Amino acid sequence: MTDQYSLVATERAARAHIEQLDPALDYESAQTVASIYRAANAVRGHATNEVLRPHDLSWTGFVVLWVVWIWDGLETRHAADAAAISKGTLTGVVKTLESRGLMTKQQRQDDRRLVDLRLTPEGIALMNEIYPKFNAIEVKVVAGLSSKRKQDLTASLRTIVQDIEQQKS
Amino acid sequence: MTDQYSLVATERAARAHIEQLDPALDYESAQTVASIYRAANAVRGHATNEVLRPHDLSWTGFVVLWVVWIWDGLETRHAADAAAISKGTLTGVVKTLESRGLMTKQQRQDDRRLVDLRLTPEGIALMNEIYPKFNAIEVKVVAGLSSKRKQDLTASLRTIVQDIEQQKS
DNA sequence: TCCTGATCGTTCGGCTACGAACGTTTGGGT
DNA sequence: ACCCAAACGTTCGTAGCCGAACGATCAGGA
Repeated sequence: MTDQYSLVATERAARAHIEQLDPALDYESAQTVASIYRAANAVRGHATNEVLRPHDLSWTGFVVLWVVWIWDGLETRHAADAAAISKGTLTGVVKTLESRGLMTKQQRQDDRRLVDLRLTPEGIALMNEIYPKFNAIEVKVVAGLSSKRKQDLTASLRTIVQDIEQQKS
Repeated sequence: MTDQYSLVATERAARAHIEQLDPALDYESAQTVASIYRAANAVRGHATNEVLRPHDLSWTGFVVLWVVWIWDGLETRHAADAAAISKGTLTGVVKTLESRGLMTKQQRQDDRRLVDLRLTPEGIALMNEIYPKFNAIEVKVVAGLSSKRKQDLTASLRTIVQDIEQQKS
């Protein structure tokens, strides 16, 4: 990021360009949305490089691993929801994790459409090792914000997510 | 999102699970990071479905289009920076957009390593049509926040991005 | 007991997405 | 004038990523 075409300069150019098109457009909201996406990208890339890649894990692979770690015996569809990816994507990711011996799939007896996901002992050991490192990155990434600002940030983002999911229905 | 394995429930389960592993882990920061990523995903998906897909555009395709729209005659590497994607990804996306007649590549005379990107008249017309719709989605998505909260949110996220980019060097 | 609709996980096609390696081009130092 | 390091955009391999379509399975009503 050369900082020439980064946040500040882009925002200035965008504001001028957009207001010329139609002054009624809401640039403040555009800025907010753009910063959400950019922050998510930055965090993802940073965590991937610093923690995940050395363990040969992708971001999504880690998230799926994490979700199953939290909810042991999770059904596939819930795992997809919790990881915020589609069912089709999950199938592929789980296959990758399974082939590495980190996760197992088991068909349920009472309803044979369902498949439960569980971590293997190796998977659990990996998470016990990696998660503290991952959390350390998370801490470092938001270290510039006070506790109150962190809470406000989280609350605002949660509001956005809930509003979107409501509009969906 | 069934809301069973969604934000609230997941956070409760995660907190219990993590504090058991090591009480020193910072759950507040984890929550913040998770909400950033989740919000970005939600916004992306929503905008894609509501505005972009009807025009057969992907999110990244739109972002690249937008960046070139703002900075007319942009060099490839700056476009990648501004769109927050890698150079390799940009090559493919530009190729797609070019094949649809929305964008042109032109090698620079003074430095033949560089390639300038420009929108075609069709590309400009498309952006003039789409961007107001896209902005309307952006507005709706953050409508639940007051202007001050929007500004705080943007500022906090910008702090995070800048901190990460600083740590990189 | 069928049959019909709903739901599950998988598969498929097409498009991102990244880092590494590559060939081309350029400018600086000698 | 010549090399050499640096920078550019492209290519490549691997993996994510989505929506749509699919077969398998289940539950409920006629």
